Amino acid sequence: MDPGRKAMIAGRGPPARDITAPRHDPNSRISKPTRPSGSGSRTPDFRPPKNAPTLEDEQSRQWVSQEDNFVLKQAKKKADIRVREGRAKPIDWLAVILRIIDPDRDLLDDDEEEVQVDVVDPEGVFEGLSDVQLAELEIDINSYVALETKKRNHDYWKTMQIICTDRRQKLKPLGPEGRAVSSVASDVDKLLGPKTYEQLEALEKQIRAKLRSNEPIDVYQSVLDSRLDTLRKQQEEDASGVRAKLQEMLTGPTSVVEEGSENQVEAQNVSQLVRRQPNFQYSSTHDPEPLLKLHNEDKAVEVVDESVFLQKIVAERRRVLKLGYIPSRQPTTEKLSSSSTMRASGAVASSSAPPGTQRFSTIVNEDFSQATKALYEREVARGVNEDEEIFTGEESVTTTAKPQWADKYRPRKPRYFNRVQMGYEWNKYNQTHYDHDNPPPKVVQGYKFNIFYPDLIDKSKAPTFKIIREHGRKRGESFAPAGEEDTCLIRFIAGPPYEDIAFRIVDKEWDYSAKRDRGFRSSFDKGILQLHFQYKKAFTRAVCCTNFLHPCATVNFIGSFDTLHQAQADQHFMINPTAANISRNNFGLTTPMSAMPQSSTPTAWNGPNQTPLNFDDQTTSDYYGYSANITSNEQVNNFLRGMSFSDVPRTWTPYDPRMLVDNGIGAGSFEPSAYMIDPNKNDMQTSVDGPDLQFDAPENSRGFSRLSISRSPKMECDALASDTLAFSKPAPFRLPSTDDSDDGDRSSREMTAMDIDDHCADEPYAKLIYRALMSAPNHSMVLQEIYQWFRENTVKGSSDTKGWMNSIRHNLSMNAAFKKTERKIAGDESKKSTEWVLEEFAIKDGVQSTTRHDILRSQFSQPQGQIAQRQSSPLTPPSHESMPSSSNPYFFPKVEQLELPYGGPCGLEDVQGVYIDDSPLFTDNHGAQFCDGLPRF
DNA sequence: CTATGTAAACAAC
DNA sequence: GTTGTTTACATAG
Repeated sequence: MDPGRKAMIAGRGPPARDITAPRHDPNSRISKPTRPSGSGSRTPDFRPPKNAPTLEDEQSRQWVSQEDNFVLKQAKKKADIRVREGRAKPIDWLAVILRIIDPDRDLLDDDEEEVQVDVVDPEGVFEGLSDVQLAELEIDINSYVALETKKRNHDYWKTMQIICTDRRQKLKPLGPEGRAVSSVASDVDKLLGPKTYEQLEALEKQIRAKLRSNEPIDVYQSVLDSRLDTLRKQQEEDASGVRAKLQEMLTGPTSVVEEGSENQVEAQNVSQLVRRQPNFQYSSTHDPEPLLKLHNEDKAVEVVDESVFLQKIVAERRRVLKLGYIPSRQPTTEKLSSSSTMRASGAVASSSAPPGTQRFSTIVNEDFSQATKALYEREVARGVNEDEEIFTGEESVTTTAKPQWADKYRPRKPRYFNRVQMGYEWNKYNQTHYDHDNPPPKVVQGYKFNIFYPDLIDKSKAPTFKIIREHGRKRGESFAPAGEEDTCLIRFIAGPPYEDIAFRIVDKEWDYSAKRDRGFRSSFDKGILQLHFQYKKAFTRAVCCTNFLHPCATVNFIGSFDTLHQAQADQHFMINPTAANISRNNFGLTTPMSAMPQSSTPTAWNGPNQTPLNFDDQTTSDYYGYSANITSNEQVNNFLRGMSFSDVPRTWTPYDPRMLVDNGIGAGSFEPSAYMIDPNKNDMQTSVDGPDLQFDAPENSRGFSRLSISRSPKMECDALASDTLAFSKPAPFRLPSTDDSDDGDRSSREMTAMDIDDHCADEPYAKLIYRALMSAPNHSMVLQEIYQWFRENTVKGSSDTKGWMNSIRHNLSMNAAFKKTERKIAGDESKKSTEWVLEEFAIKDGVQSTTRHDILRSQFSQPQGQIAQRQSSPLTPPSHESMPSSSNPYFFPKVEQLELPYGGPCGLEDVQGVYIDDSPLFTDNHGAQFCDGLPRF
């Protein structure tokens, strides 16, 4: 309930401030430094309530009616959805029918596609309902009566009420008096009985007026009639189509059954109907497969006695005769919306059947499982594309016990038709070693699972699947040796009568983006579970080739570690086996690295202490020297901004762009990101022992301008080096921390086909905004551009609700990483645009969380007198006590930040791995690893 | 408790 | 109506 209404009920005005809630404190407000004080800041609202008491009642009424209206709208929408999904209850049909026949419904309101219903007579809905169902329906109708405000609709529901009561009366056995009560009469009694004479008189006037008017007495009759007419015609056409087809099949193209004869057949006279069937000679060709063997799918089908079956047919026929058209199989048992089934199977038929007979299957084959079967066949007929193969990697499922329902339904495996998509990966390595005539081995790029559950008992419950990783491996971790891929099991769980089914697939990060070409799909429709996904493409973001480097040097990578976080998936170093000493530690990676050798024999990367290979072992000269490739899925440009090399005499020289190649797909748009070393020059000025090393970047390499190398005096502190540094704990996948380590399935994350989107949507707003801004020129965007980026690149942004926009604004406001700047639009000085730009520190180091109320609390609860530790906040760039705004955790002066005293007693708490600035990024924990002094070249 | 998401009030435009 | 700021609260771990 909305707060307004709640308050109204409680006898108050609009929501008042909760006195138990934290109070406004103008002094404690968090604000960002860039904003002029005063503007935009709020003062507590001490104004008297806006509403004069006289207005209150009127407003209350409005709230109530608005809420009721909302409830009503929602109810109607839900009804629509249920009808469309084949889960409709009788009340839903009534609601949907009303929507269709309501001549002045709000067309603008119909944002959703109109439900295709072929039942247009609300009375038909009541057909065949039991007393219990009717009772339920009555309750539902009553709530509509209560909610509906429009007169006409209200009347409709009133009428339905009466019909419903009438039906129930009729179902009841005759009372002891043996007198059949005319329920309508009693309704009339009820209606008129309590009225006074005056009221009756008024009513009479109304009725007379109504009779005099030209308006049809039954407002719906005309609409109904026209729809019925269309429907009947259509069904007649269908029927004659079927008849023609049958004739052709059975006796050739001569007419046997006379026109119209069927119409005279009385419903009860089934035997007559049977007799009228044309005679024909049986031939085995008519029945090539006598169904002696039950189809797997049919084994659980209900067994019906012949007489019962005939009775059912008679009842059905009666109903058809009464209604004048063939009702769809709603509303009770067959849950599937037959119209959609019919359309779907019709489409199947149309591909092969001669024109005019398309409807054949639609009428004869209304059966759900038939339709699903047809879809299965269509899927099979569709075959595989050039880059696809049929995938049957079915694994035995380790089922603990027989399912509980095993005695009720015969357990069976679902049928499936799966494809695996294969393709070439034109990464640097493959580009070097293969060409299009002589391509590299194909790798798995994605899968298309189509699993068929035509006879699912509970059709309203979509099957689910889960990913099972074995041997305690977690998401993002890799146990596979170099050059091989990890696999996992994907297990589909549906419920009775289906057993689980599992397949072994490659375990890489999925690309959930609903972008046109990536084709992510997860749906359950018409009994078919479809799960189509591709893996994220690996982009080689940085290829650092350092020829002429001493073989034992340690290479430190400098980059945006936050970006690294986002670079999830299979981050690994593909390193030349000769590059033995790439310091893993300093990169803060926890993912196992693997080596990608140039030669055909993979060599595992054993970490920094691996013995370097001798250069003489090199057989090719392609990568003579050291190289390190870092692959990531993300197209983040300044993923890696540099490398540093310890313990070798060196000169930094601009990196040779020819050595840097890849963006993973062969296009050469790669930004230079490292320098190489010329060992022949020994420049002591840049000796590694110098405290901080900074240099100016060449103009053409914008990533370099922020490159810095230095030694950290503080990094020896274990606590800092391990946990407090954001980048020291990269999450290989941005996965929910739900831990799916475990051999079995218990803790594996389970997903329904529906909640996948959520699952992949868990990258925080702050990081997404960061990515958005990073992708923009000048790291700057206006709000609308950010929105657009979200729409194009995130699941959040594809949501219909506006909440995500709110959250974006919230994040922009709250996060010190984002700075609002006013920019004049060229040409029109009067117009300004507000742009959001990334702060320098954020560009380098990424962003952290948004809302940090704890900051304030901890700050103000500091014991007085004591020198308070500065607040640790990922958002808080280091601030200084002496700074004028040290009370403001978001405030930090840009100039001073370069001179922060890291040596101080509490100097490092502030950085929290975020504000790294030009201060020490790495320490060389592993010490020097010289072999014998000089490089062997 | 932390990190994050979400809703919403409110001001300013 | 949009944009920006802030508060409050929810939720998962």
